[in-house]
Amino acid sequence: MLHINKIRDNRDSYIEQLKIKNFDAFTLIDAVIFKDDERKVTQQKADELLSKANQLAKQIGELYKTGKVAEANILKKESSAIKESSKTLQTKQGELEKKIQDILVQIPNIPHPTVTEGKSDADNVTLKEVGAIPTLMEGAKPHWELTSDYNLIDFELGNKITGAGFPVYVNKGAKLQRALISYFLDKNTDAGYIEYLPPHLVNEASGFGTGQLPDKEGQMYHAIEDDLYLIPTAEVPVTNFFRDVIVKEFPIKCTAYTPCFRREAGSYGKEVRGLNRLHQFDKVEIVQVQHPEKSYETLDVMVQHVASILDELELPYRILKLCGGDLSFTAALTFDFEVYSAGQERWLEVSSVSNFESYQANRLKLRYKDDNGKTQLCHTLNGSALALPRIYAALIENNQTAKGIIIPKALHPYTGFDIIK
RNA sequence: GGAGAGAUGGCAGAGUGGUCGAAUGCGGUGGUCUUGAAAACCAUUGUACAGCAAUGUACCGGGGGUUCGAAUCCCUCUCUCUCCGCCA
Repeated sequence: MLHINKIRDNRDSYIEQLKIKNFDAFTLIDAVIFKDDERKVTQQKADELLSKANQLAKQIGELYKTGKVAEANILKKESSAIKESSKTLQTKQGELEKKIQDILVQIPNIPHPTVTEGKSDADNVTLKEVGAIPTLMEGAKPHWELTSDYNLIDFELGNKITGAGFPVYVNKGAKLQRALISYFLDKNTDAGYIEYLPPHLVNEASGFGTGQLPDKEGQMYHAIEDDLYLIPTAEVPVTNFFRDVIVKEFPIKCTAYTPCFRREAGSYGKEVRGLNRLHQFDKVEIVQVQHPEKSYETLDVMVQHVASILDELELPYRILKLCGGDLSFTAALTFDFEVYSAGQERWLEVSSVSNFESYQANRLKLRYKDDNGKTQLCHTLNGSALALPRIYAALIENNQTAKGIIIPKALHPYTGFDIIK
């Protein structure tokens, strides 16, 4: 959520910059400024009346103390009248505030100046490509066949007990999954991130804090009985740790492994086959809270960090800078990582590293005190380091050999085996 | 699930109708003292909105009500704690 004062100060440039996101903000921005003007006037009037009422109440108290009941009664009447009109104004003010809020949540974050125009993911800019595309042996298979051949993942069993998109990992397939989680967490904690293991269900306030609610309500599983939401990413619980917090020291660095639950309503077909898109998947997330002046520097460091993990896993990958059209509602700048999946001969997104600037912080009321002692909004950033299923898919596809699936060296200490036969 | 207690500033904790944005202690910040530090002493120390400012308004878990006036009384919701039950 953008801050109303910033919208006021930057009206024209915001409208211009949001065009990069293919978003026509003209109507909303003018509406919100108009409503805010109205709000200010209303508040001024209401405050004035309330001030008068407070004074009268004090006088009445004095009069009672000195036994001047008759005079007090006259003032009482006056006070009642004031109270009535102030109440009307306060109601109006409340309605205006709600309306302003309603509009504000509809305006996306302002893209960073370096974000280029574009309609869809086709227009993203490839910044760099690392590692050679592997040439596989004759008869190489996509992962959904490999997982079956080597008995690593039982999709059918998942179907039986839950439904499509809920795989069951088996034997070495399960061990590999666990190894990846541990490996990622260790890489992150080695880089100074504090490890957390948060709840996998959150309340409504948390869903709102990171922007899933009210806009993306349909994406989350909702446990209606208890009014709790299954998290679609660790970003939700972890970022909400800092809701209503005034931070003392930067940066705050967190990492967390969680399963992620996504309804993905309306997805089907080849694109979502096997591990490509799931309703439940595992992900290790990194989150940082940073001083506004340092957040872009931090974004680069986070990108480097994710790249270093992929280097170590010996997976060919590319880094994309998202164009305006593909940038998420809340992000100002995002870099995507895609690994090459040789069995499917396509690139798969495995990480998305973003700077949200103060967009989330404004909703969260996540602030710090500047040198003048004034409270200011922090910047928040997050990224996957990393999302498991597609890494898993690329790993087994790219490393399939006639002898079996070769496990990269970096994982040996975690798996305890170096090949799956 | 049953019974009871509670929710106050960064923390602890007082406050049952007016002079309470809120005692006191701890913590934080600034200063005095000191070669330096500690101790001691003094001062200061919540957030948001409106305003150039002075200042005003709102907030004592959330919402509503009574009253001229509510942290304080009433209703309601949420959460926490204790005991019992159940249980990994």
